[in-house]
Amino acid sequence: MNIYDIAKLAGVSIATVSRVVNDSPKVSEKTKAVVLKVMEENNYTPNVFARGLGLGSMKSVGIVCPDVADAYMAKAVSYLEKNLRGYGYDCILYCSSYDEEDKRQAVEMILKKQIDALILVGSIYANISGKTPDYIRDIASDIPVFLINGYLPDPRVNCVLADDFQAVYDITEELLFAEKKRILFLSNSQSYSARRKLQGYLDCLKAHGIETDGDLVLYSENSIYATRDMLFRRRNLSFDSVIATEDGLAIGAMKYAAVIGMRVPEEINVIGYNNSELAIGCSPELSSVDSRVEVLCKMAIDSLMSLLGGNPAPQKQLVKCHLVKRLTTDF
Amino acid sequence: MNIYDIAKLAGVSIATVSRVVNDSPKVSEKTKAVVLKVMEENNYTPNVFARGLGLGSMKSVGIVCPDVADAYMAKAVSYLEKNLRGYGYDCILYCSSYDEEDKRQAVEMILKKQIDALILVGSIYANISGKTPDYIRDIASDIPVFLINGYLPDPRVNCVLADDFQAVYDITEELLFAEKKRILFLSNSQSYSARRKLQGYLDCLKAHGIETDGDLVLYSENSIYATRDMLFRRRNLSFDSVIATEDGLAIGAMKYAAVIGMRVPEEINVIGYNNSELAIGCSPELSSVDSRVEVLCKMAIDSLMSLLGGNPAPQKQLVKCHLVKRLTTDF
DNA sequence: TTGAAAGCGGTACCAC
DNA sequence: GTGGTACCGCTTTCAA
Repeated sequence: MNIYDIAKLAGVSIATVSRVVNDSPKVSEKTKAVVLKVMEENNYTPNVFARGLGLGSMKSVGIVCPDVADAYMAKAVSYLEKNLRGYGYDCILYCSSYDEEDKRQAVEMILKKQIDALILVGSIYANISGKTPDYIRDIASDIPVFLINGYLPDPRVNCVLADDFQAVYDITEELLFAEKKRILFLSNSQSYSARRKLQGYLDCLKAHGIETDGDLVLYSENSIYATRDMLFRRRNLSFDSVIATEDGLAIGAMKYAAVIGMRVPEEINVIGYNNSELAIGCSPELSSVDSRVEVLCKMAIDSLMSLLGGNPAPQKQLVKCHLVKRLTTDF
Repeated sequence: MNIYDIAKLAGVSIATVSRVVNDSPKVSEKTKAVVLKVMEENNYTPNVFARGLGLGSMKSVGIVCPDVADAYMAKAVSYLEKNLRGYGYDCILYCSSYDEEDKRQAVEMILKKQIDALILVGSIYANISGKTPDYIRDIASDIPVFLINGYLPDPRVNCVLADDFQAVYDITEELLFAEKKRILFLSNSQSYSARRKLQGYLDCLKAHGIETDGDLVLYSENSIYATRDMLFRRRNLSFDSVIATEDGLAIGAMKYAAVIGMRVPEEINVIGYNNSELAIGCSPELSSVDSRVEVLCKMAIDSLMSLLGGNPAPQKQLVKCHLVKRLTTDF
């Protein structure tokens, strides 16, 4: 059942049917009603490909993230999908993995799908160089590109990010006020976000005239056991508090504390990041920074819709984080 | 830059260009090389819409799940996406929510996108009636439909599911052997999977001649705090072990135990489901059933590719679960 | 307000 | 092997 069939049955031309489908104002109410009725009766759905061909768009946006199995990204994708659909946009999902070359490929692949916009989830797309990767720059000159929780200098890539620097700065300061002398900083990546967090830690120590001990900045993959074991391998390292860039890392640290018989929070304070379900599943429950993904995603969608509507939108937006305190920072 | 431009530059017809693009065998190596070179130089990409129009397919599969923010579904979607892409298929994602009407709408919407196949993630699509919903039946007569971890009787809907019945039956039996007298069954839904789990529990008790106490079958949303609080509201209920259909519920039970001062596993044993990160984040670490999502997804993809290749595939496939024992069942 | 017809960018059948 | 051409189903301009 195509537009010709409907036109024939309704006794009008395909142009008129098209107008009705697209809700054009210049169709008389009468003919509109007739066409609508015929469409209804025959359960007609316009062919999306033909539509795409004519319009040059299928109303879809590409979402690329390293891995949806990660809770943070899953939350972001969930929110984005739900709301984009509300605006009539489909979501094509690509999980790119964390590998540099795979990331480039994913973006290049998805670009070929004639998406109306691209949303990159995760600051991993802002690599260590601080420069905008060429593959992102290329696509940004064609369609709106958004980066969720990352910063890329190119003005055409719209960035929405959490103020991770300030969040960690504040936490560090709070620990210092609580007389903590050796704060361990646990991170799992070199992403933009992770680097900002580290900077917050370093700057705060500096501001308080405290010399940074390089041993207190450690990396591990975001896995509870891996983190615990990594710490155990360095068990001669002493620390009285932990700031982790992911809840998984923080809990790994708590497991380690349990292994060596240190009590949390009495002897070691721990702070995680993302305020995931993990943070309330453990005991004692973990204080964790709420990085407010939904807010970031909402801002991105608002800006995107503004852009697609032909209006300007803020290019770089910063959102304040919020530390949710629980028992691991009970001091 | 379209196929006409390439044809002109290469000095051939569009038919030949099309053949090269589609890797047809009947093109001489020489002309093929010329065309390929021109395409390369101009960075030519065939228009997906035109291609879709001609072929009636854009090589995409629809993935519908209630909510990707859920760890189980996120894992499934992640696996499906990665592997479908390996076969050259795009994924269009729809999060339908758990609402019956929303589910129907999501499926109807996605059908219009001319997807080549539909994958439903989560046994929530197999509703309590046990019958195949009409909207699923309709689409199943057009394209391959897969249900991950659910059972629908219609032979055209391909089901891949975990043997949740047996898993819970076995666990229940094990608890009985450990002299547990009052096993609490905690569930969060009426999905097919949840019903099979309950059946495993009930049948096992029956097989051992134990009368079921209706009070010991409880429902709660899959949230740690909600579950804890629900149990606290019924704190006069006594039980010595818990089987939960989700890790979140299980941990809620552990939190409750902590509140009322019961020790796990000494006084209460707890078993969760899905073997998520939550299970190792808590302490003591939670024994949990590995429902083997990846295996289910792999089987679905294998069958799907078989079907799309014109070959038959098994319609209903059952996968054995595996209980991962940790400290909460240390008896 | 309506219709005719020219694209949109491919695929694939049919000749040669 | 290669080229010509009739679709695929819709949008949109131009006339009427």
